[in-house]
Amino acid sequence: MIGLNEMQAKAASHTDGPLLILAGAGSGKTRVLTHRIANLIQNKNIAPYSILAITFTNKAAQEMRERIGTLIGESVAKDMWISTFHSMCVRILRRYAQKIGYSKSFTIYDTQDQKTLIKETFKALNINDKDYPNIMGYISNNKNQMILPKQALVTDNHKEKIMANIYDKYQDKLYENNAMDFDDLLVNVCILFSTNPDILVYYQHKFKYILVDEYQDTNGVQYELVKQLANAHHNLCVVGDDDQSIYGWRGADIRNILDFERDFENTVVIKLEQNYRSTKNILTAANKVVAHNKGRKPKALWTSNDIGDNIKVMQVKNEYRESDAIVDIILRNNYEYKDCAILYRTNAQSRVIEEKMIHNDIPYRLLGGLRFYERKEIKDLIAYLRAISNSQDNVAIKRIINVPKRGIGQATIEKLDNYAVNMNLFDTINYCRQMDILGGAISSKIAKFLDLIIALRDIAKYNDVKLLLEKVLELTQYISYVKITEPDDAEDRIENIQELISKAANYMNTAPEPSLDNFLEEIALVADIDNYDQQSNSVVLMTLHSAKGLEFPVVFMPGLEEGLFPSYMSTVDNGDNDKLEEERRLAYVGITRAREHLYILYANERTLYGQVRANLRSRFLDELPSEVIDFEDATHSAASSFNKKANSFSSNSFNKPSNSKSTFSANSFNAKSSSNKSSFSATTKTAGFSQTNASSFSSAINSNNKPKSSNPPINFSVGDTVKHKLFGLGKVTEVIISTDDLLLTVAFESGQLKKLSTKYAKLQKIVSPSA
DNA sequence: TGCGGTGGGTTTTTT
DNA sequence: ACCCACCGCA
Repeated sequence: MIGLNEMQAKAASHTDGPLLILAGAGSGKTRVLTHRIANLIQNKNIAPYSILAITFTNKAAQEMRERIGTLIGESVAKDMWISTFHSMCVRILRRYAQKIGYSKSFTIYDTQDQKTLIKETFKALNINDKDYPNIMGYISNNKNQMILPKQALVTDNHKEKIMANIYDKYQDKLYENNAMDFDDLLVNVCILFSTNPDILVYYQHKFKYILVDEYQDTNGVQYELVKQLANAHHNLCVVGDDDQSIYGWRGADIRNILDFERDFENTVVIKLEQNYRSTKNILTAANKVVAHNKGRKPKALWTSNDIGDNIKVMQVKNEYRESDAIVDIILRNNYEYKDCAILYRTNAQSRVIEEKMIHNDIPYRLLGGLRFYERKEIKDLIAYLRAISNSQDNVAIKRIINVPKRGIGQATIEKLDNYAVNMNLFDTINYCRQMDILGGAISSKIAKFLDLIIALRDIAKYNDVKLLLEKVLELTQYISYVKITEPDDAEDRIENIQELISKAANYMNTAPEPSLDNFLEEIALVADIDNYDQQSNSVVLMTLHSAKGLEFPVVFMPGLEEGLFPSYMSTVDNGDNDKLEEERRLAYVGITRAREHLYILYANERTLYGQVRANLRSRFLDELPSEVIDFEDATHSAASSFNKKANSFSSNSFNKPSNSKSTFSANSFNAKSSSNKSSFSATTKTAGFSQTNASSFSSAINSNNKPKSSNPPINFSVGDTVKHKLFGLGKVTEVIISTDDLLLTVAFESGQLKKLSTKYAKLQKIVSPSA
């Protein structure tokens, strides 16, 4: 096969029987998978609809479909099932939900909804929730291992028995609400298959060839599903890398890949060990680190790429200097923003980095943290849609029954709840109104709410999702509610609402069969990473977990400190080293994301959980081979001065850091975009101002690197017309000269007034009045 | 019912 | 340091 190496070609041309592809990082597995599918369709005459490919994210699914599309034609590729486990299960369940007692408009509950429902469960059982802090994990673990409530109840352990009771009751409540949590989607398909063997047989015969990507991250239910589906044809191809198994905490079972050969007879094993991604130095470092793990299949990843630069390890004073250093490196080396990724262990680390990005006018995108669909205003509106779509969704109804305020308080809701023994809340409300059970005043308020929902349901019958949303806003006066209750955040929240509407519009234009249920489903199953647009020219910030499957020319890994990375959680229990080894794999994943340049940083002290702590450097650093490392002690570099100055601009309404309490506007994700084409992709944000003191430039580093090309000194004067690639055209209204920089105030045509440093902001002079 | 203040608990990763 | 639940008051 063209463009494939021997092993890749072997894997791609394999057809029948179980196949295990052990694909090292950057070994071109997606290429292999796509070629394999193309081969099945073109040369083996396999119908596209009999192929099932399971990926880890929707984004990966989409990409695979596109790549296969370019190989064999889009119209052919579209008939294949390429999706995540969760999407696949929803697709099956929408068709057969009735068989397991659900209606096909069932709702998918996210983590927040789960929490709400579990809280209710505690209340119903009269148990103090504080005594069972880890109940969510308990329930999820059970589901991941296919342990149903009735089975969990069989235990002598008192505490476990109570937890099983909560699990049981919680499950009942989900059922009453016609709702499923994430794990249920998988479990319920298993239940469907075991109670309806004919349906299983149907899918077994439908899917003649099954492929599973990222197999090392599958959990017990997923294993079970795959095994059952593949049981008729045994044409199961799994791809994975035990060294990249990083979801053990979520129930992923590394044994699934380690024991594959044992579980599936006559397995052919193919190893892809040539890395096409990284330089020799980067690969050497990655190999050395992961070699410290005991529980792994031996392998030797190699590359014929150049040796490349050494890996730079930098010691800095604290997290602020760390961010300075990153910014400095990006600017000095003139790296393209889109080539750079900053990968960290915890989301909390993003904030300081974001601040520096903003201060230095570097466009960035942030993945993770508070997701778009988890924001209050978005959840509220979605709750309306859910209440319209699924009348049994009590969690949704309770969320909005008094939002905006309708004078229906906690007391009333409890009263209703008490009536609702065998009835859902909606029917109870209806009943109470008819029977005039509640007091007159309350009764009329409840009646109004009921009429609202009924009216909206009627609208939903004849209109699309976008219009429905607009009607919800109109009839609830939600916008003015936001303005009144949260004047400070109203602007951001309204922007988010508009974004939601444009997403709905986009959905209506692109979905093959648009419907309210389907829209809600898409919303429930999107991950941040799914919206990550690699084309936009901005630095990307994300966790190491989110970075799985991606690659970047330049990678920064800040926070390589004991307690942070590896997380202290992984070092506490000494029973086994499983958790620590998973952290090490995470380090391996991080290192292998880099193509050409890798920068690893650690700070002497860092504010963590509210306290300044001095952490030791991460043990993983000591596992790096010294011959490929350039170490730099930047501990004593001068503090930069722009922190304080920058703060004086912080009332600027544009771009506050994401974790700030007052706003989420800079949680760069989706907040600003409103065009329908790009509305499903992340939005680039830039800073509202730049640093005011150029001397901070060299603050964090005593680097030997000379900037490849610094911006040529252009003279700007008041009255000049300038162009900025993000803000557009503007007029210079003020010029401040510092030692080696010009600081301009520019009034842009968009109305924005910005302070920009000519050194960093790429400003183009268009017209000079004196010329 | 709605508010503001306080005190206690939590702080890894996410489909 | 931040979040959230709870309490007391208007």
